[in-house]
Amino acid sequence: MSDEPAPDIVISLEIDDPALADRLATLLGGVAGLRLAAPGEQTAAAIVARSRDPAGNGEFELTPRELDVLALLAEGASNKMIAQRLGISVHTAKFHVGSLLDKLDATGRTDAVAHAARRGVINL
Amino acid sequence: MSDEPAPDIVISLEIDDPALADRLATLLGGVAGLRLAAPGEQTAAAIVARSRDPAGNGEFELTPRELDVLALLAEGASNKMIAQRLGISVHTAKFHVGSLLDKLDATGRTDAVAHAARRGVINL
DNA sequence: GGCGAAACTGGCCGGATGGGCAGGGAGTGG
DNA sequence: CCACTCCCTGCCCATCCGGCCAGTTTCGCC
Repeated sequence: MSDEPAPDIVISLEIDDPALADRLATLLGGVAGLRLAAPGEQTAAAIVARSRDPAGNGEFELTPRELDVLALLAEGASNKMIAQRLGISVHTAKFHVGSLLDKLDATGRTDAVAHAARRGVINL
Repeated sequence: MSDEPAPDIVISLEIDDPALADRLATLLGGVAGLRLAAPGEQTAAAIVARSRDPAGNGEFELTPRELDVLALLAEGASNKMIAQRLGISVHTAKFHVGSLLDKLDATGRTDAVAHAARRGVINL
């Protein structure tokens, strides 16, 4: 591994918002092992805007707690794990999961994370 | 506003290639003013793969039948539904699901679809 | 022909899941 | 004060899930 040339990872910045793009360019410019791409250059990855669409997920009206549970659900956590991570009882975890299934119109926890991911409520 | 604490820019890492994702996570983890997103967290931007390796998902070597099961899994189908849709017995459906959990290194069906989606094996 | 991989089927069992019922406490706003 | 929502907890129960054991057939490859 010592012979690893460790070439810089080339990343292109594809952000519309000038302010955000500028901040990111400044931050990433000082990172060793990383380099911003010249125009037209082949890149390994790109940074794209993940702007919150105002009408995107606002319609779901998930409660803060439900968002917590949903995030853990997306990690494959069981009700028991959710309860431990959130410091609540398994009963309450099941309660929130049930509400999630209802609001997301899902048939099960797997369907719930699929729906949520599809609609951008969570990022896998 | 001048006393703005300059909140960290939250970025989600959405890279299929585990090696590249790991390198980026390491590099970006040490950048002040920047923070990688927790699962499900709202993010300002995302880092996505640019030039995808054509053999990107070839490493998983899922059998054709397993891909069938995986697709149904992503739709929240139960073992019984999978069996009906594929014209096989519930036992066989469970058999394929078990193989999927093993190959995808998942703890459950929900985790399996999350992993598969993250790595681009399936599109939600 | 032998051999491995893939696909398929069966039974069994502990634990997880989902849905139903009931309630209480905290906070907000009329 | 009362109504409302959110969050939390308890119990019961039918079903589902995941993992274990066992077996079969078909196919391609050496």
